Amino acid sequence: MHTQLNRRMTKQRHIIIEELRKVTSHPTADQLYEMVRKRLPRISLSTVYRNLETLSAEGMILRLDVAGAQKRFDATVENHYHIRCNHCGRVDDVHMEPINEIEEIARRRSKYQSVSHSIEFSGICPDCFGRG
Amino acid sequence: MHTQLNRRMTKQRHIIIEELRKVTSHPTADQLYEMVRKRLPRISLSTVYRNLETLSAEGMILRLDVAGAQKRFDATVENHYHIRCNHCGRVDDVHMEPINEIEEIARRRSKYQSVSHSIEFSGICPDCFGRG
DNA sequence: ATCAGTATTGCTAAGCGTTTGCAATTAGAT
DNA sequence: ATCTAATTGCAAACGCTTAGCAATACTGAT
Ligand SMILES: [Mn+2]
Ligand SMILES: [Mn+2]
Ligand SMILES: [Zn+2]
Ligand SMILES: [Zn+2]
Repeated sequence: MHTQLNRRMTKQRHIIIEELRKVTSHPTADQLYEMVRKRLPRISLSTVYRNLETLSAEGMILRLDVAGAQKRFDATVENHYHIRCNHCGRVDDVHMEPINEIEEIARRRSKYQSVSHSIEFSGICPDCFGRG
Repeated sequence: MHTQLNRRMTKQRHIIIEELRKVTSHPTADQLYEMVRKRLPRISLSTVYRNLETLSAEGMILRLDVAGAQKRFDATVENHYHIRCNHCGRVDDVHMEPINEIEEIARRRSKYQSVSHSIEFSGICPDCFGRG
């Protein structure tokens, strides 16, 4: 049996999803707020936060918990890695197969159960090492 | 030529390092504050934060920027991975060799330079799946 | 041992990203 | 068209961390 969710498709929610799907830039909540605001000037930042939260909880979108930085959001829900620029902070996809073997190693070494992993790459993006 | 640092060894700084070295629990700033407070009741939380910041900047200790959670600190500065319990939040070491090969893969796929990586494992710790 | 100069402290207030409480609104089922 | 619970906008609160500042106390030089 499946828990009833009773979700409604408000215009706010609809446009938030739509705007997120337009970009590959992994925007933060407030960046997305500015994008959405162009089409819905009266939307509140809380509404953006709330929807990003519920949508990611449902698996409709992906929430990236970047270490020591703002959360970012991603319309691509397939499991993939990211790389962050140490200079300008932008986040890009890294197209490589997830290395799930390490989870088994970690499970044995740590005695933890249900081990999962996340990798965060960082470096200098092409734009930043061009301009110094 | 080496930049002059002019660091002083205050009793606060000394005891912060000492208390951090006593544990393997990767305490947060406020947890360490409570530990230090037993020996220096008049120390302020700011002082703990400031020292953890400067000590980690110097490489004396390690700052763990946990995704979506409080920063944690580690007296073991050698590069190693960590695993976090999804249930109680505790952080343990994972003793395995760093897999630096993935950085080269990420570099090629992403076009970023000076690529580094961090892995964060998560799961259920032995204490939690016992009582879970 | 004393001194001077500045790194560091404790206190407090501010910062930042995010969450929450609540009355008003509205989607969507009947 | 009516009803009701989900959702909204606004504002205020939140949790963690940083910053401003006058008072203190290391430390290298005298
Ligand atoms: Mn992505
Ligand atoms: Mn460790
Ligand atoms: Zn960049
Ligand atoms: Zn646990």
